[in-house]
Amino acid sequence: MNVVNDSPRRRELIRVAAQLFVQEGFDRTTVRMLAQEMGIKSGSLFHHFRDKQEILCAVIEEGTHNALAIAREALEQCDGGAEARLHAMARAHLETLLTDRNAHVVALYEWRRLDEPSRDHLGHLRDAYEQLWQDVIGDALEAGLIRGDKFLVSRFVLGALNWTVRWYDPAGAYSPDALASELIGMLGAPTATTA
Amino acid sequence: MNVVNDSPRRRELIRVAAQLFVQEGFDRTTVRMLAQEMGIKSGSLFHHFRDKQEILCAVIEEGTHNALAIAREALEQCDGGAEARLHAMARAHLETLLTDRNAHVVALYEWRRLDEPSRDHLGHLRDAYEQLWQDVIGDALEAGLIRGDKFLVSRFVLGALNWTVRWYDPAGAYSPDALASELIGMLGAPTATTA
DNA sequence: AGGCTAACCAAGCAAGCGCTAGTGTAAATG
DNA sequence: CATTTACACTAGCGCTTGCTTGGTTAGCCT
Repeated sequence: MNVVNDSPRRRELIRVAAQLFVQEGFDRTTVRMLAQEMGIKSGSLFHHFRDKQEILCAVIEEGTHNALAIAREALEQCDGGAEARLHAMARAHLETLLTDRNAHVVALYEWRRLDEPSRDHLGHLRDAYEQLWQDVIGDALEAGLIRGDKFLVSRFVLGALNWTVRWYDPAGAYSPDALASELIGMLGAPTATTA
Repeated sequence: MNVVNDSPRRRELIRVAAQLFVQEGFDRTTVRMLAQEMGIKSGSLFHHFRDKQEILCAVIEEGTHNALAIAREALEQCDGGAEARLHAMARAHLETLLTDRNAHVVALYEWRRLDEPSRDHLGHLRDAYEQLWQDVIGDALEAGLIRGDKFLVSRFVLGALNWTVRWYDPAGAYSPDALASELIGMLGAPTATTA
């Protein structure tokens, strides 16, 4: 019953769990299914995780943590232009959908299955991410690039982007970069050019 | 075991089920919970529905059916202007979120729990609804009201609207009408006035 | 060699699950 | 009056669930 909080093995198990949660949904994924896919027996699972809940929490935490890191990095590697920053954020968002797709799908669809403490903890991570968006969109509004209420626009844009997990095919016609441009072009920006 | 397909009683049970599915999620909602909330015993439930799956299907069907009806009505009561039609659709969408909120949340979050036949059947209903959107957005593009690829814009807009179930408070500052105007105003429409 | 620990396994418990079988009853129908 | 229909009940079957228990292995450190 000795639970380790960080190990390569654990990270691997989280990856497997994320995929299974996407395929079957959290509730329908049994600990026996998880164990089998991990190549161990169901009892051994509880050496790595306190309970099933903790696996869900770990999956979402990794995804959100990565999204936040990528977004921050994208903003730092960006010149000061409001439009470039907007584009960088949208592109970063679509790129994490590529690298951490499973985790993000789980975060979107299984959030309600988290218990109170986990939801609280992960909520702060998510808030930090959404704050980045609000800042960037606030700048874009001041620059006259787009128009509308800051909070409403943020929510509309995040909605449009989060919805992409339903239909976006990375192997399709649009790269994350191109899709980000399309989105910004739609937003009534006077000049929509890729950075 | 005689299942009736339409009755006032059944309609009421579906309403109760929708609320419970939103609160707890489909998998976590047991037939015993459903029965208790409906004021009957769990065995009696299967007089009205063949199995638990059928309840989920009925909830989503009613919601989607209503959304489609309201959207069609909104378009018919609308003069021919592309912008007016766009506004009418957005407003209709937000209004069904008010009247059938539970059903729509279930449709968005529990879709994957449907079995193949149900998913196929309801898929057609949903496609019909999305087709309405694509037509209206296609017209708006031709009228020069917005710009971009027809399918991409449709998906972005539907994403932004569907995301509203996460944050939209009907008792808040924005009426469906006002929120629809805000969305269209964001889309770079040259003149955004309410119909 | 001896001890420690991370990783695993076999076996199974208590609880809860969807669903069924069979029955009761009051109103509608012939 | 006899029958059917609609709706509800009681009781419980057969199965699965998350998780626990008690013990085994392999590798590492001293």
